[in-house]
Amino acid sequence: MKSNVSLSDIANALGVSKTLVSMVLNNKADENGISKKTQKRVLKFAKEINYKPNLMARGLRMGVTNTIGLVVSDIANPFYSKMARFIEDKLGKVNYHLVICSTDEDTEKEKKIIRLMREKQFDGIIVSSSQKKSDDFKQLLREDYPFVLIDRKLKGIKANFVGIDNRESTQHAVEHLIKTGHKRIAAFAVSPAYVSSIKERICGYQLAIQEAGLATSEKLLIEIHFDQVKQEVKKEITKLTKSGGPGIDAIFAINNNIAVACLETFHDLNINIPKDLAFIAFDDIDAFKLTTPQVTAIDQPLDEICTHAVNILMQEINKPRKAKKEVILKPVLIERESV
Amino acid sequence: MKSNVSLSDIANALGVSKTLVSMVLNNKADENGISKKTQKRVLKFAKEINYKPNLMARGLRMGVTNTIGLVVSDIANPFYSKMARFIEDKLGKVNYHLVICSTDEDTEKEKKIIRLMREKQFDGIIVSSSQKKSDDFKQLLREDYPFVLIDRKLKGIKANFVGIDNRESTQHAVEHLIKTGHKRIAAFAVSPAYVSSIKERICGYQLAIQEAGLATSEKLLIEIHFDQVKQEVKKEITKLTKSGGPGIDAIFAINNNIAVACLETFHDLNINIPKDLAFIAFDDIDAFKLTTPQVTAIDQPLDEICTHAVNILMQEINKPRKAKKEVILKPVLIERESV
DNA sequence: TTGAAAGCGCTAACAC
DNA sequence: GTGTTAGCGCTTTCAA
Repeated sequence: MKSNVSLSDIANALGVSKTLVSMVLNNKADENGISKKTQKRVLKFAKEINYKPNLMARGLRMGVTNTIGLVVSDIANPFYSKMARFIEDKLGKVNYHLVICSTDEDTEKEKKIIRLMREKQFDGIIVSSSQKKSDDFKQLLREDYPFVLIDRKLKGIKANFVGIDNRESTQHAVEHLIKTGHKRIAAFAVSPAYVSSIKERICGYQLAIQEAGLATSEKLLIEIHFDQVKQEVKKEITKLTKSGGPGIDAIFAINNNIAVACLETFHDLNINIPKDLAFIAFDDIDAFKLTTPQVTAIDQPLDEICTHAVNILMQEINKPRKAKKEVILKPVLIERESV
Repeated sequence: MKSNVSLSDIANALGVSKTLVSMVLNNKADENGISKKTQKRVLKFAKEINYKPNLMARGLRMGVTNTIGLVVSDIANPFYSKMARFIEDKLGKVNYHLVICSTDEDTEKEKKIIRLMREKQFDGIIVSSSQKKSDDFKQLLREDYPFVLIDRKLKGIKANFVGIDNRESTQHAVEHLIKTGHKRIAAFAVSPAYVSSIKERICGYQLAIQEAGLATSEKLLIEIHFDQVKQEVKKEITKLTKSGGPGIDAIFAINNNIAVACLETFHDLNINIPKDLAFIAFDDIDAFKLTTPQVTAIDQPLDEICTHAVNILMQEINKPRKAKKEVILKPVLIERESV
């Protein structure tokens, strides 16, 4: 790669100082009383030789990179890619770049990624964490490093967080199932089940069942392993629906991955929704409007979540405050045809 | 943010030089004959005070950022978010970060993004360009700046490119429609229609029609505006299918956005696929396995595309060569139930 | 075995 | 109006 022209190239060629050139190029010429003539000369020459400031050098000098990191489990998941897009847009407006990294729910990988982002001097990070313990983030807190947790809360730490009320919205969805006459409702959860969002949703499911006085059964709460969603879901649904099995009349899918696997299985097994089984999914994705029947789902306010996350992060970057913010938004149940 | 410990902090505290510390921390101690004892001392202390190298400073010094840019029209589009994931993974293995930016097909925005990536000293970029002209990329070529074009080819420029044979695969898909007895096949294209992938697909559609000796009609080739896909698709399908209208027996959707809009419209208008209309989509997305019927679609080898793109880019970065590479892959038609 | 010094490209404090 | 100098944190000769 051809080496670029630098400030001093311009300064030397024009017989002025780097300082002057820097001022002109950063629109600080007037306030420093640089003559219009000199300004013109500099500007013209800079354009001629196609000068591009080295933002890394500026960053080193000023201690900023104008880069934010986003850490999620999988950017190919539409839930996160939509978020990424919202965040990218909001950050773009304040001239920040976004680096996205996927962790595959691997806590070690996540730790490594965050360490790297710190070392690269990212100005802040937004993370949907898979960590079991909050130690790493406590360390960030101690270092006054700006970050905000989204989607998944961490225990035992007072940090910025933006997310939704998972328990209540799940409870509401399952109650909807109960109100429409369903009594044997299976829930498909996912590992790692220790992450707050999943845990809260499971809790919401159990609460709804209990409060309705329905029979609870461990057989109806199934945990699917993150790695092999498709196979396991199919196996479990087969087990649940075969004659002589536990017998169910509805399924609640804990996230969009699980829901997609359920829908594929319904197709494979010729299960008719909502006749054979009612179905509700957490997370609304485009595909749910395309299926027959369309899927009733809980829709998270992604745009709002991202707006809050970015705003909080920017505040944190500009004037760090000790007090941390926690924003809990309410998702809505979109009733379609699967119940 | 608390200022971090630097090399000289360690050096001062230990009464050694920055050079030595740098060597130890970069595993160059042995080849420079630093005593094991000193090495231990440095390592231990660095860990104690939680030293993190400032990669921006290192980058400035060494002229690299270990960052690659990915420029696409919309990262929320599953086609691109899947690509992003593949690229992220491949880059991660060689210790590079990925910055993703969406252009919304806005040529000016794209120019700005690329300029910024250059200024931030990204080591290279991968771009699916919306440009009409190749001037900006010619400039990059002149500067020996490493980049590879994906998905969309640019005219009049000899640059690295990785993509698929859009014309042939479209032709093949439309022939499939013809072979299965369809005679009045509408194609839904999208603006900007000047991008190579779209242009080639339109060409493939027209070729297939002509070679089969079918009647061509301008009314059957519809261009949907990028901004308002949903409304326009619905309007056009309504027009096309109403009694007294042109009458069609199949639809070819030129990308996944258009296809999704078509499917929603089929649902709204109660159009039965494949009884009323056969349907094929370009780009295979997860949702196409969830619909009833499942959608026959052209599947691009995303993983392969990304592997090539990253490999070429890495070669370019490590030892720039004048000769540029062009890789054209073949997608496959996945026959499902919509034809 | 180790260290001093230069310099990557930029900005900011302080002269003149 | 303009220039000098210092320094961000790091690596890399070259010298001792």
